[in-house]
Amino acid sequence: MSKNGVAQHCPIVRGVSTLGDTWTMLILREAHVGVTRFDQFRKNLGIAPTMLTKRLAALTDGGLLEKRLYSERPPREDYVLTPAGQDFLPVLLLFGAWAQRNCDGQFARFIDETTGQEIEPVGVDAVSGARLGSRPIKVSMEGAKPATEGSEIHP
Amino acid sequence: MSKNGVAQHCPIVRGVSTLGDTWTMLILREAHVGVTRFDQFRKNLGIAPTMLTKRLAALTDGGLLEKRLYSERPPREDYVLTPAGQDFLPVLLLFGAWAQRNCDGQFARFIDETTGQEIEPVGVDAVSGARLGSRPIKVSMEGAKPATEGSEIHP
DNA sequence: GTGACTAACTACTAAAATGATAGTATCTCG
DNA sequence: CGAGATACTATCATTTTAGTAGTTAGTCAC
Repeated sequence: MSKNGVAQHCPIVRGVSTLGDTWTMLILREAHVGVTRFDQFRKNLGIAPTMLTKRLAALTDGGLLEKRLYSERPPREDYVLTPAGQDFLPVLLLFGAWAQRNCDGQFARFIDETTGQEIEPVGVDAVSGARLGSRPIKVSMEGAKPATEGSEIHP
Repeated sequence: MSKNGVAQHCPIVRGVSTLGDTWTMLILREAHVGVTRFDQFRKNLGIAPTMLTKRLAALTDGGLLEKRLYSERPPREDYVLTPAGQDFLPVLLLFGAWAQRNCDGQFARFIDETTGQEIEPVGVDAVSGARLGSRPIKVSMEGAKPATEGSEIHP
């Protein structure tokens, strides 16, 4: 897919190209919910084993999952989230929050187990504290080629 | 793809199933950067026109983009983000932030045009203010079938 | 009016990804 | 020994995607 100069250095493009695939994200969701085994992923998702093998391998390569020997006799391996994989949770939750706001239907809610209250996942800028989308943003390539000035994102 | 009882009511599943496709997300990125026209999407992304037509139609149907007549003579239409489409920006920014943290390479940065400072997109719970991922979360289906108790997400 | 040009698509075909199903390998347990 | 568990691999039909060319509808320069 990826052609030549498609915003070569944009982190969004990179992130989406790496993980922006339906099965990949659904697998990561399962992993966050505690699934670790091949057959459990397969049954929960109804995914073909060939696909699952391929996606798990990609996620393992990509450093989001790690194989772990969970039984010596018989030797069996499963898949656990690495820190990079855990770091993907906020993206999944924002995806869910978007659907809750913008799709029709009856949805489950996210509950904070510490407080028992419903959660409302939102994106903010950790530096200013401002809600993402409330201010204009520039995507800037500083340091590298000075020619490449960035695109702008206007809310 | 989508089978039967695959966490039928999980908003993450719904969101990912609806928009969790590489081209779809890249198109939305372009739209946020200001692209509105067919040929501009096509050239920027290097996407085949057939694919682009299909994805734009899906996004238009899904209520993320809207066709707009931008010229009467000759009659020409382009695509602009609806509020639901704009609401997807935080997801894209978190995707980018994930890649900045977890992928190798030189990346562009996000700059707040108001302050000139670099942005650090993160996910938080708007209710408690806690960083997403810092506390255990439960996905709960309340109100509907009482049998369906939710999965848990442990940080 | 004719020919060059723009812009949004559609048509067609080849290549690649996906889905469904069955089967293999290895080990345990009764 | 035979049945069951579990993590896959093999195979092939179907679907999706990619690449390229062409169509339609109009403007504009002459």
